[in-house]
Amino acid sequence: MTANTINNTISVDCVIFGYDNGMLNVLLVERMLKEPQDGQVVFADLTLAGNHIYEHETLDEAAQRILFDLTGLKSIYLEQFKSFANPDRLKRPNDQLWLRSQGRNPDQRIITVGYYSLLASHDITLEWKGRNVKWQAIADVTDLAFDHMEIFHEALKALRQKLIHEPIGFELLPAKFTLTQLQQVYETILGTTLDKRNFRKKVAKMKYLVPLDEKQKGVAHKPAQLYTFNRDIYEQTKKELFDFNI
Amino acid sequence: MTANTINNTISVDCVIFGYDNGMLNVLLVERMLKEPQDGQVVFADLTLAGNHIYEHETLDEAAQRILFDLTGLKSIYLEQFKSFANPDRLKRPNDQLWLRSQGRNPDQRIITVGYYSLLASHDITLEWKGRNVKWQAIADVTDLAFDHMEIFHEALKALRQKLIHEPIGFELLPAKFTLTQLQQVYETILGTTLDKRNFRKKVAKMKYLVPLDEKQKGVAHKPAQLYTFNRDIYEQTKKELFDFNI
DNA sequence: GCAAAAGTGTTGTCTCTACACCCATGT
DNA sequence: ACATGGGTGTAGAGACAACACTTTTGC
Repeated sequence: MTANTINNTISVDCVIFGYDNGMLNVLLVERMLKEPQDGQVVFADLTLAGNHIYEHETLDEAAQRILFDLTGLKSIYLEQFKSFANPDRLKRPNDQLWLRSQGRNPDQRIITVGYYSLLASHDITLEWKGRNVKWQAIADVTDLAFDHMEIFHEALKALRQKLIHEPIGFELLPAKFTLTQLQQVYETILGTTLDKRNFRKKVAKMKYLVPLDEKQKGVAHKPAQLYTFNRDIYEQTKKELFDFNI
Repeated sequence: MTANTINNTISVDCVIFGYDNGMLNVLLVERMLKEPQDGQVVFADLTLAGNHIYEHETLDEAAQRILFDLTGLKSIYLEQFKSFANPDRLKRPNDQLWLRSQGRNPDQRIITVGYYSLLASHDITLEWKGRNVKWQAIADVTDLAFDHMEIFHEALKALRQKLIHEPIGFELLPAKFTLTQLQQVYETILGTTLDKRNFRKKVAKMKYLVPLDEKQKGVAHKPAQLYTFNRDIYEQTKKELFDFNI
């Protein structure tokens, strides 16, 4: 086991969420199997961004590496949410063909650790390990490879849960944003509509949301105040909750 | 790979919480290494209840199996909360000795999937795979083997988080319980004290907490009304929350 | 009758919801 | 001037925190 040995039983899959103009998207990677002789396409479909881990890596490091390869960004928001290891998770015919074509043992049981991640920016390389990469609206995510639909659904559930209890909406927005943009993030992810005045009263209590000396420019209406998220203030003022509300 | 093949890279560790009279306890398993010749004790310490999975098992099934082996109970409350795979998680000297003594490869990287579980009853076999098993108050849990301290701390964090947001306190109590017992569960786990009248007003809104035609008996004070938790009502009336409170 | 825990209401404060109009800018 | 989204306040309802005494049982 030397430094760059690949561990072939543990992988990490990243459900990378991006937000754009009222749409919540996920980053998907094309998987295309071609006949070795004539290059004819056997099938083409989509997967999450995932990879095996290296023997020297922690799980978090492996997830960060995958994100860095895709985005060129370090330190983006990342949460481990669940692991998946059903014995039949790689057993569908296309998945078996794919594994064989990659020189991998299709009978090897692989556990995958699911992470989700939030990206403020859509500036990503649209290629990864020679494969095409694209954003897809979450409503249009169907028929992913392997057990990636299940992983995706669990990630979305975990994201919604987290969004309700912790201020992570900012991660999906640029560094400077308006309160309306923030409200749209919440509305989009939670699938609700919120009252503008009540929403503003609520966020007014969040001291880590700081108004800048700057307004929107070039819009054909009253320019909005810009805000930013101050992580230091957040870390200092966050507290434990007690509600057991259900 | 036949039916009962063991997978030697994936394991499951269960942090089993039990509640008894104002104390939150965890079930720990003794690990004792003896010299093969003279039987002298090399070291003795404690671990969580964990085991490798079988190739045909899902992770949930493996966790249920471990719980069943320890308790004889099926369908007890169980949550997967996090996976652990640090490259050095089994590298401490005692852990290496132990793995070798068990005929296992101490360099094999093993990922473990953490589950926590809540037990109403303390009726458990106090033996498991020939090893002693005991309850230990959570305040006294120190120096567990492997990375089990980390797993334990993460489990406790996940349990507290869950307790605040979902009604799982009942799982730690017998089928029939008093409101004071329930309040004590919350106070113990969360490390707070709660006002009796306010607590009762709060739980009065929970329709799935149903009063029985039965009172405490044989107590040297006014006998308390007994309640039970009705899962059907809970499932029907639970709703999604929206607070994003922090 | 006494010890021990059960059970019960009110008040003030805070938070939530519902709701409609004027403002600043670009064209 | 008009279209567009930005920005603001109030009233009523419900939730929350703080607080003390009476009741029922076993001994």
